[in-house]
Amino acid sequence: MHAQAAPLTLPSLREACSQCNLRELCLPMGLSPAELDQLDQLVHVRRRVLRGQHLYRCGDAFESIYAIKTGFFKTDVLLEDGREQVTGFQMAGEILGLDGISTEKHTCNAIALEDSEVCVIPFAELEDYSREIGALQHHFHKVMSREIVRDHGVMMLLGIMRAEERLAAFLLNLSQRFLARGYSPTEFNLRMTRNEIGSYLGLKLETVSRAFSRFQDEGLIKVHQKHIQILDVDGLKKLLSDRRT
Amino acid sequence: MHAQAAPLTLPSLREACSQCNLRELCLPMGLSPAELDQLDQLVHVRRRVLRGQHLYRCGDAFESIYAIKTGFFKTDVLLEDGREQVTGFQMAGEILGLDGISTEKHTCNAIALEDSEVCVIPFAELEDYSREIGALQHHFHKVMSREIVRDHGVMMLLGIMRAEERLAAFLLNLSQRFLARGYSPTEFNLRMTRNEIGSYLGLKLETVSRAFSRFQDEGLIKVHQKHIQILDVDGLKKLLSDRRT
DNA sequence: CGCCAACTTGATGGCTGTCAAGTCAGGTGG
DNA sequence: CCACCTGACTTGACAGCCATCAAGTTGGCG
Repeated sequence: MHAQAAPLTLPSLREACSQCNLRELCLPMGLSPAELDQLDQLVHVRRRVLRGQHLYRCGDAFESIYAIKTGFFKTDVLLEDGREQVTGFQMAGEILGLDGISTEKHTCNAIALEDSEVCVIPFAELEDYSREIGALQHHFHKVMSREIVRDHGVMMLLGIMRAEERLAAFLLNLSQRFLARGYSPTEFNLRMTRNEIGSYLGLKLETVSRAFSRFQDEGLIKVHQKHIQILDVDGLKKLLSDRRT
Repeated sequence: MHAQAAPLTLPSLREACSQCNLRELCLPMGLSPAELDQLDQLVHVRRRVLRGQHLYRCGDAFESIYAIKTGFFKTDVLLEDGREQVTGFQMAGEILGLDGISTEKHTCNAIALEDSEVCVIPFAELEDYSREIGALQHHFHKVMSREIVRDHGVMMLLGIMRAEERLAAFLLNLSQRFLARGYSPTEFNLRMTRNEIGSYLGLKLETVSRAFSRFQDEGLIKVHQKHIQILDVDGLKKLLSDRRT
């Protein structure tokens, strides 16, 4: 039994999907106004998760998926010996919990990296609605497929890229996702530690730190602790395509 | 324009899902007899793919997913510089093409490693049937989720395991999948080259070869070219849990 | 029989991990 | 308000695992 904030219905703070400014990134994407009203019936519980708390844990029964309303998460898998593989970082508008569908138990941990709020989407009900709303069904399939494609990208990172390429790809990916959410793509604060970045990229924290320093020396970025400023986007992109042979 | 075997309807060879001995591994799993009859309406085209041929290529328009009836495939992504990341090996009963849903274009290549046959499942129709048959919808979601979970496993391989651990995990995974299909879990032929194994595991072919030799020296397996015999399953498993700290 | 791709094995080198020391920033308590 | 403490980060020195390069072997196929 582990401490978790109990799910809370928040009628006063209620913000329907139809009003949500993330709806173009999240599950409601592409739905008609009438369909959006239906979706509002489905998503009626939100849950706060404070920094450091688990949204769910490996082994927990799977009942819902979660749409991030505000905040930032990581998902990870732990080995018996305590080592951690971070499988992803998720931000507002993205969906968490898809891993649990297959076995009806979650197969990874989801941990808030800052105080966050998620929309709880009971999965059985989502399937019910999906059978009625073709657009919702199709969009949900796209969300799952996108996760598979994203995972393939991570495999490429881990399988064939060198340390600096991995970090450049990581920064460019973050940059793009901040841009899509209306934030600056060139200046942002990292929510995760060097250790977590390293775990995601298959590197040790010292290697991450060294690569950051090297990028800074080369004038590609400015880095001060968690604050990142990208000075030369094209330079970073070049790191990905320029491979010495 | 690339050479591909044209999709063929094979009424003479027709084997309905309801009759298929793979149905407990594949999409029809858990359907009632009546629902199986419906599914038979959906899956009415099969396609032969000879060894070395592509089932689909990166960039191809996405229209269908594919259930492997016989044979063996790999999926990969190529970098501009020609380097390859193998993202998976697929065998009978497994589903190919899920990557294409998200962008309506395939994002990887699927290549037969031996002469194979697949059932073509038009995706739009699958979604239609899924809205009618709840069990089909749910099982399809499980299949996609399983792929996500599998990918997380590969990330762990690539992110935190050493060469010999990766290869041990790879062999045990193959062994398990052969067992599930009624083949010997301890003796089988690899369908892929050392180079392809290496690409999947983030290693060079020489490292794969050396690890095989080492396993043989230690009495864990017998290996002769593509023929593998597992002599000590527990020994291989121990390689995964025993991590020097 | 000869060719070629796949594979094995050895020698060497480099990238990244490991170990260690020191700096920095934020939070707490006196 | 400041000293202290702790976790996060940076940087250096060294080592090890795996990549690279190279040579030779095997097996399949025309």
